[in-house]
Amino acid sequence: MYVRCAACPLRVRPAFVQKSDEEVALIEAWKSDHLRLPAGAEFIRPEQTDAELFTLFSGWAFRYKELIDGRRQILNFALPGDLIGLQSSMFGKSLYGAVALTDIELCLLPRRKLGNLFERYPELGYEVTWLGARSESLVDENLLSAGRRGAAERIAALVAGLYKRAETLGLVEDGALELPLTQQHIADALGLSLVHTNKTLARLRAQKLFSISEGRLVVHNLRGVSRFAQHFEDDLAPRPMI
Amino acid sequence: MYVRCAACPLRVRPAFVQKSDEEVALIEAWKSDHLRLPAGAEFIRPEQTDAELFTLFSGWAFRYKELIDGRRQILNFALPGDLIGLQSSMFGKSLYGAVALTDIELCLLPRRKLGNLFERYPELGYEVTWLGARSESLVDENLLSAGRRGAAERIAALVAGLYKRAETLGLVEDGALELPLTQQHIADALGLSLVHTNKTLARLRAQKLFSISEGRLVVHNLRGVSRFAQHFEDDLAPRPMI
DNA sequence: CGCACTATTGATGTATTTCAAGCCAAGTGG
DNA sequence: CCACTTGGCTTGAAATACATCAATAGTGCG
Repeated sequence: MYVRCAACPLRVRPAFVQKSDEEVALIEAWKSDHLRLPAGAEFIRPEQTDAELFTLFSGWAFRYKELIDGRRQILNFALPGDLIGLQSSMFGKSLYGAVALTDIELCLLPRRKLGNLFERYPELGYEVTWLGARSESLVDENLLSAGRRGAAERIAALVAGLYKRAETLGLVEDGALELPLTQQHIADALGLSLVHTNKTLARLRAQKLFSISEGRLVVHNLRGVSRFAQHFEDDLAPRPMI
Repeated sequence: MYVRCAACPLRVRPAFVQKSDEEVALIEAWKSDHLRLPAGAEFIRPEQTDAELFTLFSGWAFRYKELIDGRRQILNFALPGDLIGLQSSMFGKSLYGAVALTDIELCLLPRRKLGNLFERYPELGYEVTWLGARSESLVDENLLSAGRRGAAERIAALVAGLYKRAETLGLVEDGALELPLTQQHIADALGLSLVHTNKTLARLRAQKLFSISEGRLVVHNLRGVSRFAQHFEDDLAPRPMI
């Protein structure tokens, strides 16, 4: 069940910069494995010294940090095409963990080849940097939420952001998408308690801008959600995929 | 008053990877200007399409985002040696603003040469990526604070983080350093109100772990601060400087 | 059946915001 | 030199958003 980059069904989507056969071959040479992990699997652990670099091929995942007393903060969610583990690869020690939300497939990009890659294929190095910068932009936005938005606005901003990203990837059908998040995940991503998240979700559901239930997100009025959340950033696309 | 990289007093500090004359010459070729800006100057504006890439040479600065109704979130503080503007340079549009906290000096690294740089000097490209990853790690930590730490813990975590960074740079003398932040900046960085920040600072001052007053931060007990804040990350050093 | 996980709801407590006011030092224009 | 403003810091009181505690219910699963 190995997926060859030359036959990758993901990279041909319009969300991504289309690459020449030559470039794809370079990436394929870098890719050393194609992993399948079950939901819940932690593929980067905090403090891990040999964490690898991955491209999420299918499914959802998240990065998180936690305090020693157990409080957990989800830093950002990753969707197919996202690069995970760049910090960990470069620093030689991971400052965060990464966990699969669904069953996932990962393309393994051995970090020991990362330096070499920059040497040999600078264009790819540039794209790695681009993806790293994009990852930071997601965290920036989440920090704005946690720091300055109220609970309902935070949830709306999360919905708007995820919806826009899913749409770019073609995961939206009839204004709806699979959302493999429990309310606990939402709470952990937004810096809220589980109970307050639940109550705020109920209130938002009553407003009919969107609703989350049974693992699905239905957005009835994206404009309304965006306005309420003051979330106006479009997803960055087309973007490189490695 | 142009500062040549070959004579750069900053890069020779132990915080930074020491470079060969050849490498320094490459950076010097990239650097196109040396700017001096007064405190308060905004050198990257949100939405700006032609923002440049900078290395902060002297002084302090910060990146921020804001909501249209005026609520502002400081994303991270930048100290000498930090790279600012990588996202903006790569995306062709800035998703944040950057402002000088003190009078500052900036090394201007023209972004139009960035792609070329990766081609010609992959080692430098790698270091740019490294610095981008480090920048994300700072935001990650701030998100953990805003999402999961209480007000006093947030302030302590900010103090611990800034102190450790300043120490790495040799800015600490007798446990104290110049801290050019108003309480409003601290509030904006931590997602707190000004009033609550002020009261929490007073309470922390009474605990004598550290104190902030008259533009100086004095840390009496770094261990105690770190333990209270549950902040255990050391500053990443030595690190590249470009 | 019992267990684990998720969603839900009410009651209560607390952290934080907002409002309002005053103080001090530094700068500015008369 | 004074009146006046401005920015930063401080404090008390009231309001509110959010957290915590506690209990229930549905679902899938061994």
